[in-house]
Amino acid sequence: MSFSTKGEYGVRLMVQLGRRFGTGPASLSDVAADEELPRAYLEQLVMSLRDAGLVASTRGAHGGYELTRAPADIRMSEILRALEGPIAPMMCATEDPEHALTCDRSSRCTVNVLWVRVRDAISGALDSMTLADLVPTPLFAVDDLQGALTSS
Amino acid sequence: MSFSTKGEYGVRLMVQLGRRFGTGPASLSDVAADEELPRAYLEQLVMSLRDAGLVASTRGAHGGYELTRAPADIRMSEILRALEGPIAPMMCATEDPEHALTCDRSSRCTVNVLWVRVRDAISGALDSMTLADLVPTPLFAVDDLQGALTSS
DNA sequence: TACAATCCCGACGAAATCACTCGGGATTGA
DNA sequence: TCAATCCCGAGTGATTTCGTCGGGATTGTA
Repeated sequence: MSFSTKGEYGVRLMVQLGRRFGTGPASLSDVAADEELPRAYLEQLVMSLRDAGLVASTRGAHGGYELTRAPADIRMSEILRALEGPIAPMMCATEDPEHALTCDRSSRCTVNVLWVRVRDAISGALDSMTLADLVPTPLFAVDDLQGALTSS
Repeated sequence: MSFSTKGEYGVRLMVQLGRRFGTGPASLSDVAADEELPRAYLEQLVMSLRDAGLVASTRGAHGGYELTRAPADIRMSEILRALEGPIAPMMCATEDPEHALTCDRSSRCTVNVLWVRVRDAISGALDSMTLADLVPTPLFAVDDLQGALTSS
């Protein structure tokens, strides 16, 4: 019962893009170096994130990837669904209505409710957090501090 | 992000034992037949359940397995932990303090909190259900109905 | 125009894991 | 004695994971 490295690496990639949000595209090489992850593998993962519309790419020299939305507007559930597919602790309890594989035992199956509850618990937890919750606040973000003080 | 068949089959096995609770040991062959699962594979799973103290075995002819506690006293979290090991959506967020692998990045790792939240969501969902919630109530359980009526 | 940096993409492969099977031993009731 | 059962370790084919590799397309810069 665990997420794969796709989920882990992909989230870390997104956190890096979150830190760089607003500063133009960041190259995969930079991100990979910062996170000490294999660049070639990140390439695969970032495709899914791009296809899901979470990041935008710029080709050519000085190109790279950047978030399409502010970190606070990106739920962790979106990220993990893009990376790992629909949340489903069991095939018979997938979020994806299309692939809702109705097992032949469904009529007398009493176990389904368990997996559905687990699924909802997971997606609830992921829905309740945004990328901003994971992006470390820079130590000397005076503007941010000011904003936080005046708003509180 | 999914449980393996160990979890699925093991839970179904436990539900079967739940139905038979109080009627003496049930053989694995019977359970396997009822659930249409490979008996030899169930043998492996039931070992974990036995080692966790959730079922007791009786050897020899007319032997088999039975629950050591009433279904209502067995949390689904116990069952799944016995079958699948400690709940940990990521190695760095395992319940098991022993294997709490402190990754070398832990100091600057901001992602850990996400996995911990997911883990707690899962174990909360599993804690909130007991085996009794999954054992189908027999159609003509007059005694149970009576009990339900008088208690409400 | 060359060139380097970057994204894009498909194919390949080693290693791990999964989902079992197999064979046989030990224990017990009839 | 015999059949039914639990006990247990070893083996195995298929699948998935976790990458690597090679090369193409696109773009800024000298």
